[in-house]
Amino acid sequence: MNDSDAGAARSKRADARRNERTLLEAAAAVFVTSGVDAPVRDIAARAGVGMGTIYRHFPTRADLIVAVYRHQVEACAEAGPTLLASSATPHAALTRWIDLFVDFLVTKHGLAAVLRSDSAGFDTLHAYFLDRLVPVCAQLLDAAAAAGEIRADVAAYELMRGVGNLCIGSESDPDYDARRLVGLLITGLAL
Amino acid sequence: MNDSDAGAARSKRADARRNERTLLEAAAAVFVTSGVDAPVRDIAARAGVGMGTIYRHFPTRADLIVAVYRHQVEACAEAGPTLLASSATPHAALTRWIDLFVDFLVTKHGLAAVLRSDSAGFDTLHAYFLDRLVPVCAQLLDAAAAAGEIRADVAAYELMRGVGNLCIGSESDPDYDARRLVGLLITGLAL
DNA sequence: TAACGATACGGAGCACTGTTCCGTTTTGGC
DNA sequence: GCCAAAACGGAACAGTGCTCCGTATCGTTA
Repeated sequence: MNDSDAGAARSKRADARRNERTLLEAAAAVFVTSGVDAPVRDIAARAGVGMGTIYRHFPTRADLIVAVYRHQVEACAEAGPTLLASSATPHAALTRWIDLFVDFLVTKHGLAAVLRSDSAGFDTLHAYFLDRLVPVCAQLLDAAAAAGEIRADVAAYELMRGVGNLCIGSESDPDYDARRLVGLLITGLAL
Repeated sequence: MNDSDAGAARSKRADARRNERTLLEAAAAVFVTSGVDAPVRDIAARAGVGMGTIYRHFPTRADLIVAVYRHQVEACAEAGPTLLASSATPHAALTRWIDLFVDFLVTKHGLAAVLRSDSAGFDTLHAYFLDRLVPVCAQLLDAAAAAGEIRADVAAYELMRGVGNLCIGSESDPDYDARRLVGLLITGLAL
């Protein structure tokens, strides 16, 4: 789908493929220590490449973030149907799935903060996360609504945005527990 | 409390007082059109003053934001006890007060986004809003808890942060309604 | 294997923003 | 009117995103 996808790059030159891997690893490392807002120069330096190279492979920061976390987002998306099948009730599945999502967000320094749609230049990130996860969330939501466990008037998109927003800053403030508030939100969903 | 408080400036020179007023008005105008993240230069230009002047009066952007919105924050804080006295139940008062707070946030382009504690340099803003509003929220929360209407294990600070976070980006996305989600959160608070 | 076009690289440089610093101007008391 | 203190203005510096183009590398073809 995106030519920065490392796997599909048979047509690229060997050095290009190598650099892409290096860049991905460097970015992942820098994101852990400095958050996803780390200066592009830092990532380039860590990978031992120039500025041009990083921008050629990942035109926007969002592309880089997407590439780094793609695996985890996929795993989260795939967990949806699995949970639905293995949980006692759709509501339980929804709760667990949201937990998964929240865990993912709060362990990625600053990631939740760039998920919001308004921050300029992050359309790609917003689009990818939401395109991938909203349908999964909708499936869980529909199942729970069909089972009469929750109200049916909240859209998956809105819920995901809300959960994402609640996760902002929760990694840097010991007095703010995003998990608890998200739990409250889900409780509020119940009929 | 803060020497950038326009009212208390009998000791300042006349031009300084005049510039402070001008700056406040310019900032308020620019905040409306460009949000609270507007370039400092824009505000200075709008006010017809130099960069030095704006920084002398308001050492950080947070000081300026606080000064601009102080009146509204005070009004919101004072509405707490009033609502508690005039509402049928503490829970109703809490709901209405939160509505007030949400209205305030979503109509100020980008304000909610800088309320989070992590964004560097906004400690003053974070501190002011929270110092002023958390006690009010706590009073409402305590009253509702004492009346047995809500659970008692959620701190006012946490709730305010959560509500603030939920308001992020709601002014720029027609598919995201912060009010509805905040409503859900408050619903989740009920026993 | 040598040459050559396509591909990719590196990093200087530009644009934009926050912030500081200091020479100049204005103010207000004498 | 004079002068010291107060305040002003904006140039200059620093950090960051992003572009551009001369150079280096790759891989294919003869």
